[in-house]
Amino acid sequence: MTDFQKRVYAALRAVPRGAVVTYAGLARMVACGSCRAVGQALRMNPHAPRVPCHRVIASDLSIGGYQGAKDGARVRKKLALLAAEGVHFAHGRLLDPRRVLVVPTR
DNA sequence: AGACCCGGACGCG
DNA sequence: CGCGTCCGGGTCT
Repeated sequence: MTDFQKRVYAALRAVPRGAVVTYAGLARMVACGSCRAVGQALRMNPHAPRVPCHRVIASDLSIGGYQGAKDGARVRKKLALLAAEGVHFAHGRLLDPRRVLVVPTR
């Protein structure tokens, strides 16, 4: 468990149910210049439900990846979890951009 | 040191 | 709008 991951998970815990954040947003929260690094940190997903890594989507409102996959059953599961929270997707895109937690640029 | 990784910005068609 | 391309930071080998 690296310090970087701790920061990412901590930031992610601040995301309320029914809302989502972008990788870029999380990257800003943890003061990381690379959103990709964030995704890589989430990839392992240590403590499953506590840290809702499924509330993290891409900046273009696409679903992004899940457990190392950009599509397939994993991603469908992610969509299902989000749907259960009231966050719905269509055509691989988030329907309500308002549900995205906006992170102010530092 | 090199390769890999759940993205992002930018340019082009 | 949908590619294709380069870029970046962090971690693993």
